[in-house]
Amino acid sequence: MAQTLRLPRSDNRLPQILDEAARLFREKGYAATSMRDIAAAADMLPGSLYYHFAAKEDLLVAVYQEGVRLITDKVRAAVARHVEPWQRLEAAAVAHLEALLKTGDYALVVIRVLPQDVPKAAARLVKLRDGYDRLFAELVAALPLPPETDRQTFRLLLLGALNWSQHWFREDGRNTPRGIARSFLRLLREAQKT
Amino acid sequence: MAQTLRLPRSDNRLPQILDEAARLFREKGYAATSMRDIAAAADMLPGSLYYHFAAKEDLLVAVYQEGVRLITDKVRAAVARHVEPWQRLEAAAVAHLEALLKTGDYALVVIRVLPQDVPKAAARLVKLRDGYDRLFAELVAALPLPPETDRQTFRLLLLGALNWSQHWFREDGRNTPRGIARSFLRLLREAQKT
DNA sequence: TTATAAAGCAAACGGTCGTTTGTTTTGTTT
DNA sequence: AAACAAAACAAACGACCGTTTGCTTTATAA
Repeated sequence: MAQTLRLPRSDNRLPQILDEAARLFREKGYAATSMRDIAAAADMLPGSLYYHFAAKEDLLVAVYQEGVRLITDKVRAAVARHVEPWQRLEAAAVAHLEALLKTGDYALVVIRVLPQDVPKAAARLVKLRDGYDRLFAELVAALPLPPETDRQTFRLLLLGALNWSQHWFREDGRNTPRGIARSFLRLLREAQKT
Repeated sequence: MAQTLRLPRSDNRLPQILDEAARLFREKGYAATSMRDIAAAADMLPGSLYYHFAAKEDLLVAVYQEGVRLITDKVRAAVARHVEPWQRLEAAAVAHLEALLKTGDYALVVIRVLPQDVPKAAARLVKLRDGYDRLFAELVAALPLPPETDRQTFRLLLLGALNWSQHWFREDGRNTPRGIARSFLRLLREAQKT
C-alpha cells in the first residue's frame, strides 16, 4: 500500500509552542498575550506559528483541550480507586484541585480564560468543558443525601469554591491542594449524612 | 475669602464614561476593551477621555473603586439589620450575591477583572479588595462554630462559591441571587450547629 | 543520493492600540 | 458682557496587533 502521509519531524516544536502559550495565557490572559509574545517565548518568528495554527483562537483551543484532558484523566483515575460515593467525590475534589494548582499552566487556562473572552472560539470551549461538568454531576448524583438537599446547588457550591481557590492559594508546608479539598468536603459532608 | 476653585460643569459626562467603561470591562474584560471602545460608547472622541483619566488603568481603578463601594454599602446595610451571627452572615451573603448579579456592571468588574491582569494598577486593586475581605472575616469570626472548624477555610469556601456563581447564574423565576445564597448557607450551616 | 514535504525564516500588510498636543467650544462667575 | 477655566474636539504620533506571502532550510522516505 502506498505511503502518502508523512510522520511529523522529530524536532517538531509544537509541544514547545503549546507550553509557552499555556504559560502566557495563564499569566496574562488571552487578550493580553500576543502571538509575538508566544513566538518569542518559543524562540521562533511570529509568522511561524501559523504553520501549526491557523489563528490565535485555535492555539487557545488546543491549550484548552489539553487542559481539560489533563484534569479529566486525573479525576477519572482518582475516582476509580474508590467505590463509596463520598470517598469517590473526595478523591475527585482532591484530584481536581491538584490538577489546577499543581499540574501547571494548561489546567489553569481552562478556568482562567472565559469562553466569552474569545467569541470566535466560545462554542468550542464550552463544549470541551461540558463533558467534564457531567463527570462531577454523576459523582454528586451517587451521594446518599437527604431528600431535601438540592444536588445541583451542592455541586455548584463545591466546584465554585474549588475553582475560586486559584485566586488565593499559595503553596506552603501546611497548605496543600489536597488539604484544602478535604477541608471543603468535610465542611459540606457533616450536614448531609443520612 | 477668595474663591479659587471652580465647580464641575453640570453637563460633565464623567458618570457616563464610568458607566460605559464598567459595562465594557465586564463584557469583554480589561485588555480586550479599548479606549476607543469606551469613547465611542460614551459618544466622545478617544482623546477626550484623557481629560478625566491620565491612563487606561486609572479608569479601571475608578470603576473598581465604585464597585467595591457598592458591594460594601449593600452588605453593611444588610448586616446591620440583624444581631444573630448566622443571620448576619446570611444577610451578607444575600447582599453580596445580589450586588454581584443584580446591581449591574461595577460590582461584577471587581470579581471579573483580576489585579494581575493590570500590573500597573494591581497594588491599588488589591488594596481596595482587602478592606472588603475583612468585613466577611469578621462575620465568620462571630459564628458559634465547633472548635474543630477552620474559620478561614469556611470563609474561603463560602466566598469562592458565591463569586464563582457569576459564571453559571441565569436569572429566572425560581433562580434568584437570594435563593442561591440562602441555599449555600443552608448547606454549610447544618454541619456547624453547636 | 535524491525527491519531497515538514517546518521555519524574512519581511511586510493593513489595522488598531494607548496616548499626546494644540485648538476650540461652552458653562459659569463676576 | 467680559474673563476664565472646564470640557471636549481634531488630528496625529509611534508602537504593536494578527496575519499573509514567498522563500529557505532540513529531516526523512524512497
